[in-house]
Amino acid sequence: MPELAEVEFFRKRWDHAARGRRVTAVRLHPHAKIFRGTSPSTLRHALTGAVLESSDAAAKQMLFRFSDEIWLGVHLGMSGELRVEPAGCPAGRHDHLVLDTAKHALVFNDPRMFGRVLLHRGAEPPVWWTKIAPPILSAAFTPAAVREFLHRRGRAPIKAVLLMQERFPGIGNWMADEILWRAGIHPRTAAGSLTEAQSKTLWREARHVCRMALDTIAGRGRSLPRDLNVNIPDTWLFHHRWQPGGRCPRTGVLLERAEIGGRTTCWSPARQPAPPRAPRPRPAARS
DNA sequence: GTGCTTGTTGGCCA
DNA sequence: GTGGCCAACAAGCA
Repeated sequence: MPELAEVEFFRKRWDHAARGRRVTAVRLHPHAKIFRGTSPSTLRHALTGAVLESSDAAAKQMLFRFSDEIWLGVHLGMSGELRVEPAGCPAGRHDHLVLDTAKHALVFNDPRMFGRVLLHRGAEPPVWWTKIAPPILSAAFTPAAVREFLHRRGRAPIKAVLLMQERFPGIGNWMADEILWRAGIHPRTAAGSLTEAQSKTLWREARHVCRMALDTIAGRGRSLPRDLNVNIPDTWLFHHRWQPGGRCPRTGVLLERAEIGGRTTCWSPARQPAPPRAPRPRPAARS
């Protein structure tokens, strides 16, 4: 589930509950694979007694900064989520990491275990964090940068290109479909075949969807919606894309679905005309 | 039982 | 070396 805005939502959840508070105990699932390279004992030793000082989200990653130059990176993978429970709440089956504070338990839950937790020590944030591409809502995300990237990834379907984190950090499957739907671009269109105007539209809609999603899903400023997706309007593709028989909220036309770029993709044929078929390769000239 | 799933990575091939 | 595609990772749900 977690894309840009959901990640920010989860970050705020932990941050609001525990910023300035000390971790009194660390509970780890004995068989969790989300810790990857970090040994559970190292994690427990580092975090016990540490105070959460600040946190940040970028793309689909989160970084929680603790006292004593300890950093906890979190990626939620496909099915991860962060919860806040009352202190001492027993861990559930897929609760892989629980950080107890005096008031709350911060829980990392992930049934499919594609998520990961990374520990870092140092005065500076880890390299993997600083290497994340500049945010889509930053000044560095320019129409020219998008244009250049589409050209470089010219033969790939635009849907697959939007999922590439090196240029579109934080965009996942539903946001990519939402952007293309708003831009009126068919997801199978070869990235390199987009016109200058389409490329500019894509840039604009990518920023628009990011801003809208962040405001709606994660809340503005310090505010935090009571749950994910409760505020998403019915006018977005989001609510219609998964149902068989779902209809385009703008045209009422039946939505189509297919696997494009290896992912289930939904589009509105009325708004997103299919690209012309690629020309057949010419037969070799006879000698 | 089958067929799906909102992410990432590494290997293979052109 | 670069780019594109695909399987694998794992568990739950319909």
